[in-house]
Amino acid sequence: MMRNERYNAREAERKWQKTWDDRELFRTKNNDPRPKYYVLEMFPYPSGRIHMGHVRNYAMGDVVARYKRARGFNVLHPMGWDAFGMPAENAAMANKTHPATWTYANIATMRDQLKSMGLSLDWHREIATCDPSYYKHQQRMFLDFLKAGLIDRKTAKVNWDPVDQTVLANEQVIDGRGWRSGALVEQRELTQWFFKISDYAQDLDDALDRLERWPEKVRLMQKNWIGRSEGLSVRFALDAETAPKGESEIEIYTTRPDTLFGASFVALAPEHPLSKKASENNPALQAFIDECRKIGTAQELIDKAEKKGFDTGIRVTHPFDPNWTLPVYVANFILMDYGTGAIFGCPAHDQRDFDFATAYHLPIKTVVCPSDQDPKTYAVGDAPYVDDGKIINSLFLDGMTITAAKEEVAKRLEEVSLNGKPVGTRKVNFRLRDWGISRQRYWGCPIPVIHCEVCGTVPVPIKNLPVKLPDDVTFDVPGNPLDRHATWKHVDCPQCGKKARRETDTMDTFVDSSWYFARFTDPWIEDQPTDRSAIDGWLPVNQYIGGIEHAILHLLYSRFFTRGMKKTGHAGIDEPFDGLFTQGMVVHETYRDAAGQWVSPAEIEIAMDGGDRKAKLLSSGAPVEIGSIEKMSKSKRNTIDPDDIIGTYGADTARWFMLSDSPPERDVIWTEDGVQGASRFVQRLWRLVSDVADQTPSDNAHDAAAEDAVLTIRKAAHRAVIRVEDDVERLRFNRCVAHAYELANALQAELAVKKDKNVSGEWIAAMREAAEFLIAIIAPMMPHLAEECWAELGHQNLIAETPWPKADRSLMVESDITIPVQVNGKKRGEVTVARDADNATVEAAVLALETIKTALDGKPPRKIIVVPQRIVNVVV
RNA sequence: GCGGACAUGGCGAAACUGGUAGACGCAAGGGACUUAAAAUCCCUCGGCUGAAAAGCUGUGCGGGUUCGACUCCCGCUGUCCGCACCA
Repeated sequence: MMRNERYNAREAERKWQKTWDDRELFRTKNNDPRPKYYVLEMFPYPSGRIHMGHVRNYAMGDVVARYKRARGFNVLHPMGWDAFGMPAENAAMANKTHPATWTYANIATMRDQLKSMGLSLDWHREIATCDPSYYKHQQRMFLDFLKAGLIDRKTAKVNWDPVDQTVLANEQVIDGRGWRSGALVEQRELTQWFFKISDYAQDLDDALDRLERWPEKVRLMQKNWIGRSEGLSVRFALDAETAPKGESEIEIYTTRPDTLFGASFVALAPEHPLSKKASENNPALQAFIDECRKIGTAQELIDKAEKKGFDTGIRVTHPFDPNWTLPVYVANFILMDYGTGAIFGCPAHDQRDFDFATAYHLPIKTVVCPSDQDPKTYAVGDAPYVDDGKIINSLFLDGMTITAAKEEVAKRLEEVSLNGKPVGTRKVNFRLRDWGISRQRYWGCPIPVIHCEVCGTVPVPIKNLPVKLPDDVTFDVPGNPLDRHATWKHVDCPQCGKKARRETDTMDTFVDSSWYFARFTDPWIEDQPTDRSAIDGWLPVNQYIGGIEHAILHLLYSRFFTRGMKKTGHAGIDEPFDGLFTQGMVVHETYRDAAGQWVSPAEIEIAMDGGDRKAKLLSSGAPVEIGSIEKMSKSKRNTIDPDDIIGTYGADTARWFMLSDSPPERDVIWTEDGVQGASRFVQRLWRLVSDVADQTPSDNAHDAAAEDAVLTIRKAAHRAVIRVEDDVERLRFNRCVAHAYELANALQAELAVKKDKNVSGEWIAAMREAAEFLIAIIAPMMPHLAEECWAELGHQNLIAETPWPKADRSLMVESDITIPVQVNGKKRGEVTVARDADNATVEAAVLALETIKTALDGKPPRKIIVVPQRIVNVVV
């Protein structure tokens, strides 16, 4: 009997979700004896509704979770909400709601949406970072970090976002603009709380090499960000006649000590103490420094500013020649917070120094000679030479390589002393700065300290945690509502009892996401942030999946925070994520109407017009221009609402399409055709399984042809399972999809051959086994359809609780194999030989081929290369 | 400027550590079924020659290594990404 009923995704998905729920199938126990597997996708910000990027991210994670569960692992697959942050305050301002109301309403909506995807999540472990039961522990860890010396409070030049009216970390400034607001970032001096991530710069750098299951790209990005450089700090003696009172030296930092004989000036940052001192009796210099500071308000302007300097009049002595003096400039391109805030300039071999020397007519002395030039005559022309070569014009360094010269200079300067200390000291510098976490916002985790006029900065006693956010706040004016709250910040000092003031800054929301993966391992424990036995059992996360946009910020902070947790006893490891995968974006075509306005895909219709795709408005029929393919965004109106897709086609179709076609690390193009293709496969698979279920055997069907068919079916099924195993492990979901199609095609073809014919019991058994394998293969990707098909085959249990099929690898071993035969590297034929045939036998078989005989034309072959079981190449 | 990645049919792509290029899907074209449409099923589908068998050619471009190169090496072009006065 053939069935014509369609698979009803809406009904089936609801039914199976309820079944999984009722049986608490995805509730994970910490004391389960099976080996653990922790798979985590980056938790969402509760912005309002889920988008296709979420669907892709969580579909991938769910494939891994369901697959690992089937392979016998105790899988932890939790979900939570990165719930603090600016958008909640913006919404509060716009809609006169409270950030908490807005946030929790969004969470409720998005939780329902995620549930409709049929994800195998342990919802019992759900956390929201804005909940006092979460941020209480974060405050506790802040205090522990403070005690352990991992936190600093210092005045620093900070990145100020004038729109969001808050401080940004360096990592949050992109092209001189705020990462969220897009406003031009200004520089301001503020007293801030800092996590001392730079203390771990070396360790964070070293450990990257051991993160073998991280994408190379991410490791490289972090390496560049940490920016380790090896160099020499050199102390120059000031010429006594020109030095400001009380000053006798300048310490500079260089990575090119080998070019010391090419020095022509020393330059200081405008904020350098010596610059300030020199300007005291020098109004012109003072004016120059002021000008630098003015330009320094916007990062973008700094980047474009011309190189400018001002001669301080101070002179320094060259460390290798007491008779050689160099001028000291204040220059706008020297950064106070890198190295020592002072450099020596070697114009011949550095672009910036070259520009500077050209502008101020300073000497340009060549000291490095390229290997293809004559050292006696070589001199740089209108551009500096920055590549490798041999040292020239440098006395005792002449003829040395750059590396050798660096070493020689360091060695010599270490032995000379100035003011009782060595002139030269080897020094490693990092680009990485400390992580400023103070934010002048309401909707964040309060920093649990109290400022007392008598006692200074006093930690809030742990028993008083959490420091809860007050509910009664207003957002009618810019700035921090906590700061202007009538009562909240006024407290008594926990130490002396006198009137004191709460810290009104809250923590950067990246702190919240720096340890949520740890809290998931035991989100119930109340007196500690983590339960050590739980965290030690579960961490590190085996597979972490998320967007490349977090390659630096979130991932670097989490790596630091985990080290901090280790130091304070809250964790036992350094690296939180063993395997990392960064998935690509979901992109879609864009459309514009005649007026150039963006039009959403839902408003148009696409038809073929003589081989060209033409779009027009559904409402008026007016033509619409089909534009480039872009990341889905509200501004370009090229988004597709997951709810619409799930409502129309079902979650399985959406998941299947997200996993098919494009490799997961690449962008996937969302197309209506593609979704329909996925939907067709859902229906096809359902028909296929139903047809297999309906087969009935007849007694007299056993024959040799049937035996062949049984073997063919079994091979196809077992091969598919083996391949999917391999590809899921490597997260190559697009290939998993292809294997499923291939097996489905094979089964369908076999059914067509046997249509209206008698079939044997053996044949039916093979077909059922193959169908079951096929269901198992698709189950991690399309879990609802898989359950429905599983039940259709008469199973009483769930596929979600059925172990992964055991593939028989011996089925793949053939006694005879067919291998290609090449002539001069071009395929010319095939030969079938015994699997274990020796090379001589294979050669004989190849030479017997007609095509080879023709190619040889009676002459003996020059050479025959036999790669056993692979290929034969005849060289003529 | 520095660093990195990528480049394969009309499209998304596959090809394990060098060994039959284009699996699988989408689109397109043709056909079957139908009063018709949808759905479904069958066939074709890199280019050129050919009725076919088959042959030649083909993985951005130019070289090289090799019996054999999408894969390795050198040079170029293009696209994308990260960092950007870091001494």
